[in-house]
Amino acid sequence: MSTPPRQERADSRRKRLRLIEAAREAVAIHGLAVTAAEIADRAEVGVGTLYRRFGSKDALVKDILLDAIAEMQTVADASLADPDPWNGLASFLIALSRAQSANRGLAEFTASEASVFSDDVREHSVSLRCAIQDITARAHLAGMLRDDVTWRDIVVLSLASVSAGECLGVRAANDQWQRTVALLLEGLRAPGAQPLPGQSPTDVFSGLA
Amino acid sequence: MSTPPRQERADSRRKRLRLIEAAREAVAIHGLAVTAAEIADRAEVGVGTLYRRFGSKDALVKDILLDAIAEMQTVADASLADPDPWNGLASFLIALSRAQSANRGLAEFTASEASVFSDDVREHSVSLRCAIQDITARAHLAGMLRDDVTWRDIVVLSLASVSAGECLGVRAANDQWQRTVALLLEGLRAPGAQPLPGQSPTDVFSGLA
DNA sequence: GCATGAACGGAACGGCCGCGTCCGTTCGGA
DNA sequence: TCCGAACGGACGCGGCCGTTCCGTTCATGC
Repeated sequence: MSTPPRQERADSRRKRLRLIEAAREAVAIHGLAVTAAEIADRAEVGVGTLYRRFGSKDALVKDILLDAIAEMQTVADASLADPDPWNGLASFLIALSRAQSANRGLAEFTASEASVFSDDVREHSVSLRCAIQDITARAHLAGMLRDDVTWRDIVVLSLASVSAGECLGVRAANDQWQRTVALLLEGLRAPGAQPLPGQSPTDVFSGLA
Repeated sequence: MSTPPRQERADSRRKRLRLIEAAREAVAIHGLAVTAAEIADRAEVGVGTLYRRFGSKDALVKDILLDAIAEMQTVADASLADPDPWNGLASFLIALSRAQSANRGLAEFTASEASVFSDDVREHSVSLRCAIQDITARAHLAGMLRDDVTWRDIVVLSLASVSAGECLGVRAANDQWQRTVALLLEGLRAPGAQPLPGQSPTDVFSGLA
């Protein structure tokens, strides 16, 4: 009586994996608003196959995004485990900037209001946010980070670095983000002769808040 | 025989000015891709009026953009006239970041490839570019700016600051760009214990190159 | 006032693009 | 060899945008 779970056909499995990989690339390049056709073409598959396997384009893209967030979580945890608080912060800022430079979808997630995402995305981002808060707090406690910089600043600065690379032709400016991050880190570490202008807003929400 | 140039009707003139002002606001908020309807609504005018007066949406937007570029030229010239080379550079970077934060269209122009613009836009941008080169060169000569930073870096950093503000709700993060610029300036002035990673690309083009 | 035509507004048109479906075809597995 | 699961991509639909067109309004000059 138990319907034997009838295992996935071989070609079907291959195309499913190809679709996931294609979606990963497509989201990285075009952002969260990739078209279904772009993904299917890249996987050398008809759009029908995409919809049969994933229900909707958004479902597939969401899967990809969740993966990317989980990956950043791993990086954040590693930075938190760094014995040197400053190194932990710096390496995280660098890693986040690199990841967002390489993955436009991730950058868009970080830059968007949390409210536009579904519950499970928000869940993941909450725990990532906590890790970032911890990384920042630890650097503060160790006296290695200007007092007037908050964890939200760190997130914003990672986005700033990304835009640096994105605005120019991707090919030529692959490493522009590294230059921006390097300059920012010098500024972050300095004791801060001048306090930062403006107030670090506490009521601002981003994909990470 | 000379057709007397029949002066502009009063209401017509009023609506023309309203359209220009509305376009300025709309481009600042929505960027160079504003829709004709957005501009017309903002001016409380029918779209027909826009087309009768300006021929096409793009013509109007281009006018607005040229204005914005000319304004930056003025600022650049002023910075160049500052007796202190460092002050000149810093004030220009701040002003450019402020202008781009307040005007999305201007930021898009800076971030785009020059080739997508018409000849007269390119002409304006060439002379602005020269001024920026001068500002940077002067700071270099005075030994007040890290050697490994180029004028293109300056342009890119202004964009980085902008993204900082843009990614969060405009309202709440009005001054985020100021924080980013302040941190960057600290990094720029420092003698640079560590040389910047990557190479400053010389073959990169932006709206300003 | 009144006549005139310049100026107006916005509905309508055509083109484009993206999502998701549907059905004739292909092909893996038994 | 046969069956039905899986495929692909043309197609229908809806939404958006630039631009045009024409019936209406109204500023202007007499």
